[in-house]
Amino acid sequence: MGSDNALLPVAPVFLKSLRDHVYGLVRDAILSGRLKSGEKLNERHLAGQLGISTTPLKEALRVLEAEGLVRSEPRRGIYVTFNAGQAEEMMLARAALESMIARQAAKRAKHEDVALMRELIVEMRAGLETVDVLQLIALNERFHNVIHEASGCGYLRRLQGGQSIYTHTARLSVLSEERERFLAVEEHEAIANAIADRDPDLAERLMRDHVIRSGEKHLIRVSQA
Amino acid sequence: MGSDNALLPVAPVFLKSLRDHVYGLVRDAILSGRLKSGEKLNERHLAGQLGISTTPLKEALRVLEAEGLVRSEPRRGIYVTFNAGQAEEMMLARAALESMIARQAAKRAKHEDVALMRELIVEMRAGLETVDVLQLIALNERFHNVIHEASGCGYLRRLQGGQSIYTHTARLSVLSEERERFLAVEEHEAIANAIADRDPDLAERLMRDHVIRSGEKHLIRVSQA
DNA sequence: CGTTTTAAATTGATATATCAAATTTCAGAT
DNA sequence: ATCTGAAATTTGATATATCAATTTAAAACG
Repeated sequence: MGSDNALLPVAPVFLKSLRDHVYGLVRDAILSGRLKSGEKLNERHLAGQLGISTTPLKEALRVLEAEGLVRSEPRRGIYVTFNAGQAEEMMLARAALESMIARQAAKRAKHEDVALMRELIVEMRAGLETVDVLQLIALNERFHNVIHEASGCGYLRRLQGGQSIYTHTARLSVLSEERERFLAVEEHEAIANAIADRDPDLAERLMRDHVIRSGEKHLIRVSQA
Repeated sequence: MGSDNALLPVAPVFLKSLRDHVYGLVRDAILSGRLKSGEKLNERHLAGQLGISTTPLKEALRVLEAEGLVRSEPRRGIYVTFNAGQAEEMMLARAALESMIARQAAKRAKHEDVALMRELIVEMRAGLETVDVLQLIALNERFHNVIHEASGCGYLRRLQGGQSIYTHTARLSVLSEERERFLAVEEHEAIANAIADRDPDLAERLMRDHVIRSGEKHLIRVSQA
């Protein structure tokens, strides 16, 4: 017989439940503005429109309520709550959490983590010339992920992940600017150095400023659309 | 599966909706350790134990999952996810968010806000002598609330509120220490001054350090219990 | 007409029933 | 005994039904 770990279980990602799917649909509709702030969400109507029962929809709406994208008035209804102000606050939340993660990473990062970060920065710098924005997006994500892993903060990472409001197209749009690409790499390098130098205060501050600066740029793009 | 006496049936008199009530019960049971990390939560069993149907329970569990206190494996079950490490991360999340709120407050605070903060500090300082810990707790809360209001950050405030893991008894325990009361007032005053001086960087740093320092003290108490 | 009352319709909240994936049980084969 | 695999059981996921608060419509009254 083969070894026990020859085959790993199928990732549960492929078996997405109805409620998770619906959650994604509604969240997307809110963030993209197709469901506008203040709009009332009728459970029966929505469920019928989606071709499902109210049970998984209600669960999805609870999660959205916990995330602060809808507000539930008991026995009255559920209303969309999202506007430019909240988008900015979500960006600030991301900055706060991501910078706290960077702070922890600066305390706990191993040599391998630092090495990996530097590798990615070299790749980014090389990628500055090319116009393969998709690859830059992937590199950006990998860079942040290395810091997340190094921090060992699973909960903070999860919480931070919930503050993402930017679509793929928004990322594409922002990183297609030459200057933005340059700035991002510079900032990433400074953050990597701070972590390598075991300087939590600096890493935190640099990460906060990085997220806020690039976040504001994103918000401008989003509000224009 | 959860131990049979971890949760008692809901009282027949409920003010909020069943799901909100149940959410609070289960959350409390997890944070207080009556439901231990890794334990599986059987929906039918739990609902029966609480004397309710599975519908409101499922909604409550979704919210707890969104908050990261339980983890749901599709088609398999729901498991409690909470330990000392996560408690510390929640405290760090609170520090990150509360300090970001303080930063915004330092940018936006009105004269009245500053005046109110200073009033509260005077009251706190006077209260240092007395042993009315309950009043100090109330003053503490009011102080933080003034900053929240001044910041104008409703979303951040909400998110921050979800990171609270301390029970009333934990607060009581910590603030009954003379030295802790003194430190808290000193730190609050420094924060108020930073906000009054329109110094976002300082306000942010002082608030972060304040939350982390007093949080660590809380965590020690909690882990001892 | 405008205001108040009351009845009907709507709808969120909850309960129950059904479905299907996952686990467990256990007979039969090796 | 150990392994295999099919049947029974459990249980999360979903659908449907019921209940009760709220809103809307309509009727009654001034």
